[in-house]
Amino acid sequence: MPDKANSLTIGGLAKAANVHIETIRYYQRRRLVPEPERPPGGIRRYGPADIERLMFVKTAQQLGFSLVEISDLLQLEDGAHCQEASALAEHKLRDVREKIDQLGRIEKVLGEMVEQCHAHPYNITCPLIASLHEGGSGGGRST
Amino acid sequence: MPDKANSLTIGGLAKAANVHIETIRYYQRRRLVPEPERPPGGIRRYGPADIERLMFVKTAQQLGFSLVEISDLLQLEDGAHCQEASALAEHKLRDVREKIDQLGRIEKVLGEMVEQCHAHPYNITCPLIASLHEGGSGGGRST
DNA sequence: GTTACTTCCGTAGTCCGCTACGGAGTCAAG
DNA sequence: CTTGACTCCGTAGCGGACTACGGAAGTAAC
Ligand SMILES: [Zn+2]
Ligand SMILES: [Zn+2]
Ligand SMILES: [Zn+2]
Ligand SMILES: [Zn+2]
Repeated sequence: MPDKANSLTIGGLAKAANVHIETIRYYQRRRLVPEPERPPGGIRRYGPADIERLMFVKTAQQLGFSLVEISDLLQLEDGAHCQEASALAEHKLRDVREKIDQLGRIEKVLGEMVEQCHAHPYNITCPLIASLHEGGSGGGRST
Repeated sequence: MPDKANSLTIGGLAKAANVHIETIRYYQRRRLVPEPERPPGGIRRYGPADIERLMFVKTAQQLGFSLVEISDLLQLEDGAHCQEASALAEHKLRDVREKIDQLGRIEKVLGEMVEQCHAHPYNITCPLIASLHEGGSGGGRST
């Protein structure tokens, strides 16, 4: 137990893990990271394990996990709950793929609209606005 | 002026445009849709133009525009402000493409993690959890 | 020992797009 | 005329992830 290594104040921890102090407190309140004992009338100290934990949270977050899902993941932290962890990750993977599909469709429509707008002759009504009026998320009127 | 065509109550409008009544009121408050005069001590009536306007909002929203951006678009509604409209749409297109890229990276990492998890032998620590601890959004430990 | 920075702690506010609630007024059918 | 559905209006809440504020107490540097 490297206890003497726990030398960081919350400010130092924040810098080390590259998060705001308030974010750490917020995570503590949500029990995503542990809140160390406070020596009577003193201040809390943090160490490498705390940095690592914060980075775990941040990494998972960048992968699209919500804080609730991350606290689920943290329950499985011992590495023994392979099934549950991979189920979570696979579910997330499906979600991400769905989002990509949806955004791809949006990209297509938006791209077509912009293209039409650049192509149309002056003086007539802009087809970009017109497609919005037509609705149905359809930029082109095929079918 | 098809004034007699303005025969819908807000409930009818909601059904016709497939939105909730409260959503219409919310849009009225935000000035995204007009709020017709109320005959003294009576009820407001709506017509086709109102349906169309609501659908404009919904279509734009499906394309990823925020309500603020939509009210910008509505300022340009006459179709004469082609430049501004296409600038908005192009900006949105860039945003969408960025999101797609980001999600693509996430998909890759998440996919690798799941794959490793399925491949690892029993009894050892799950590499999925391990990669989260490593951070850096890197699933594989190539360098 | 004085000064200035931090920490601690709770509460409250932010943004976004609704959604819910409650009470009074209005309208249409029977 | 009564009944029941609908409208009007304001205000408040939600969910998610913070961010801000403010005052007291602790701590480090000089
Ligand atoms: Zn899901
Ligand atoms: Zn145009
Ligand atoms: Zn942007
Ligand atoms: Zn595993």
